[in-house]
Amino acid sequence: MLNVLLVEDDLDLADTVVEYLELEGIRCDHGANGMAGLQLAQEGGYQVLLLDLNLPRLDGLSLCEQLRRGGDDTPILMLTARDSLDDKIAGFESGTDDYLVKPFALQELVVRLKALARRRSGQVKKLSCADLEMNLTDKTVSRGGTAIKLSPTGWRLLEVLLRASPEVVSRNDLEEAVWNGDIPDSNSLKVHIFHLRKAIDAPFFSPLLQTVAGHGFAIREKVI
Amino acid sequence: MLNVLLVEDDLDLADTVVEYLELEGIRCDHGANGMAGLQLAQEGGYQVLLLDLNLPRLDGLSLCEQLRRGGDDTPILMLTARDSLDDKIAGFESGTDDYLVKPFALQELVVRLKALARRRSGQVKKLSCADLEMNLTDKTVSRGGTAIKLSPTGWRLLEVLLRASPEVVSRNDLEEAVWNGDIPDSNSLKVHIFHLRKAIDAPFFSPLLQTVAGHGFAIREKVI
DNA sequence: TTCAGCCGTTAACCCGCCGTTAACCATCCC
DNA sequence: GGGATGGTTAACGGCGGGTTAACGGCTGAA
Repeated sequence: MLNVLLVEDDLDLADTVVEYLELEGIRCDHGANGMAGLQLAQEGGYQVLLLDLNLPRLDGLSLCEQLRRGGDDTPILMLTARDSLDDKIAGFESGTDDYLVKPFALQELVVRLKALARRRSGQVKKLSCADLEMNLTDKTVSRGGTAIKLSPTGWRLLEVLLRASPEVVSRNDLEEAVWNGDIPDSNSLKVHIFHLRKAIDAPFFSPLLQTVAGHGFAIREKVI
Repeated sequence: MLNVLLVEDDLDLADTVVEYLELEGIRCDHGANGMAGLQLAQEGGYQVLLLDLNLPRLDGLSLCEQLRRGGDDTPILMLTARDSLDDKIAGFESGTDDYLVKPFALQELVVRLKALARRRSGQVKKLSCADLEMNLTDKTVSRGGTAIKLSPTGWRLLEVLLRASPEVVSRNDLEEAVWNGDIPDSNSLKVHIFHLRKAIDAPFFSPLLQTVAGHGFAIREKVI
């Protein structure tokens, strides 16, 4: 059951939205101004926040920024009457995940809202599989707490595999992705796979980098 | 590795987009008009299509409709200069999955595009018959929960049979499909059928891989 | 500028699995 | 009995995938 918070001072609009969402099976709480919204949002439990850009007492952007500073990464959909690109960019910088310009179709709101809920936290800053973690912001890799050193190519290889995880990536797709179409004409890939294995698997118990014969490679916990 | 198609007649914009997407690790082909776009899209292999609404020779909406009529359900993100609600709704009816109004932030494009790709890849493609399951995305086969290991040829054979299930596939069709017309001149097929039986049937109660004398083979539950 | 160390590419080699092949076996029907 | 159809088995050669080592270029520090 989807559970969202709408912060909106136009009570007519708010009522309409709440009603429509309930019809769609989405629970929707409502805060009528920025301060109330902040309080509700901080109590947590919402999968998505719908914020009006122009709010009394604390506007949508500031509310968004404040939440993000507090470490809250709940997806935020901003509702706005303005349509300028500037607003959009300012929104992205404040940590907004999506936009909807008033007047909007309720149908469209639901679609975007569900997409956000599904996507969860928006831009991923970390990739992981089991106890293996790749931190994209500070460029570190670790497994079970111990740091792992990778060469640039090893890093790219692991990144592609982790983004696809637990799906299999074909040799060809791997090469395309790692070398950007400028693929060396040799067995470079298998050598790098070998080195990557030595780095992330050899020192540990369970191997994560699997060979799927005839298909490619995958990073995932053993499927028994 | 994300692989998308951009259909856009404004070459400057197209260049900018393609370049930006490549930076984000997204492969992006480009078609400059509707007909070219249709052709490229039909060749397939794209996870998302980015269509301009106003295109020479075949506009975005018609292109979208045509693809949907042909059974193609690749997610489509429509790029449009117009911003009226009517257009959006017309778009949703033609089978569009998301919208972006020009001018847009490239950053925003990437976010929406990834959301679409993820929504799609969330649907796991599976083939099955009774308790036998073939997972096409993570390339695994299992029966009643226990994993089954197949050789590449065994995999192709099973895939062909499952796609046809419960119909019978002739030996000739099987050979054509498995070896792509380059059929070995021996009894290879029956040996592979034998191995496949040992893998998917032998350890279990009811045999699924049946011989239909004089006609070929079929995967199905026993018809008595 | 030079040197050292790292990294990526390449080639060579090894191993085990997989596919092909042929030969043999079982069953059915003429 | 013999041919036709389908199942089983084993041998062997090749290839995919793994491992190793050498070489050469780049980079950063002295």
